[in-house]
Amino acid sequence: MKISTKGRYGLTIMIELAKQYGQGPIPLRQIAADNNLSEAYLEQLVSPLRNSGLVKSVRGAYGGYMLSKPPHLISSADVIRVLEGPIQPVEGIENEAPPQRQLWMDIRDAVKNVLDTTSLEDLAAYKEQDSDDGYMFYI
Amino acid sequence: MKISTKGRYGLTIMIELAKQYGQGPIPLRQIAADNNLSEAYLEQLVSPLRNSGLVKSVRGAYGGYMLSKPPHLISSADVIRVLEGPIQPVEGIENEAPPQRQLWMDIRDAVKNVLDTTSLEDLAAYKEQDSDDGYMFYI
DNA sequence: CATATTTCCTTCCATTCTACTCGGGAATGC
DNA sequence: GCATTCCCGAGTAGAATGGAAGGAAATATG
Repeated sequence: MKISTKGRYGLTIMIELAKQYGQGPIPLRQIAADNNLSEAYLEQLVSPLRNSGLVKSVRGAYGGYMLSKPPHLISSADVIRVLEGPIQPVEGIENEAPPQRQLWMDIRDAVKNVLDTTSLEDLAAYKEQDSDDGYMFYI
Repeated sequence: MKISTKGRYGLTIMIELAKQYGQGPIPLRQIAADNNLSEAYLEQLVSPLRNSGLVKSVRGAYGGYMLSKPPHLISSADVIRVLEGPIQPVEGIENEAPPQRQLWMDIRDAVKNVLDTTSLEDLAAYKEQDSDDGYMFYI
């Protein structure tokens, strides 16, 4: 029940591009350095993002990547789907027995709802606020 | 973002035990046969369920496994947690940048909510009902 | 007591996935 | 021309997945 570094780092890339939306192409080198990640690895992640049309690229010196549309029009679900595949807690959900099938579909819908309603704009503009469970990481 | 066969088959075991709750110990052989699963593999899954106290075992002929408490007192979250570890979409959520951290916590809470509110009794007594999205497995 | 059944426990194994690294080619700005 | 940057494919160590196998210990039944 995990999202791998593909989805995590990929989202990090997209948030960085959202923060600098409208400022021309951003090189991966900068994103990698700012977030202390491997540039070569990020290259592999940005490739499907470009193929899916979420980002555009400019080659050569002073090139880089940029979002292909405004941050409020890209949801975190869009990003996760490209990098992690369809949002679903189990493979072959249609082969599961009805009780389990319903459970997996409920989970899928709950996750989908969160991801669908969180845009890159939300993530880029995020300001921390008071919360009771800020310290509760394991449940 | 997947639940592995550990959690899936483990839940299947628990649902079978819930269906036959109060009827004495149920051998794994029967559960494996009924669900067309490998008995040797189920053995490995039921072991942590026993260690965690969710099921009790009776050895020897006419032995088997049974729930240690009524099905309505065991949630699917209890089962998944034992077999898949803590319910969380990413490892080390506390090290994530605040925007992502909030997103992962929202997903975690959404999943937790579904799993917490679905008991083994619910799953064992499940009757299919009309639903609009019964055919929508990929989203 | 003998035997069949069933849990219990450890070890092993093939395959796949993860999280990268590496090398080189092709654009592009200066 | 040269540095920069995207683009693309291959390779790789380690972990996880999904089991199989073997044998020991407990128990009901005859």
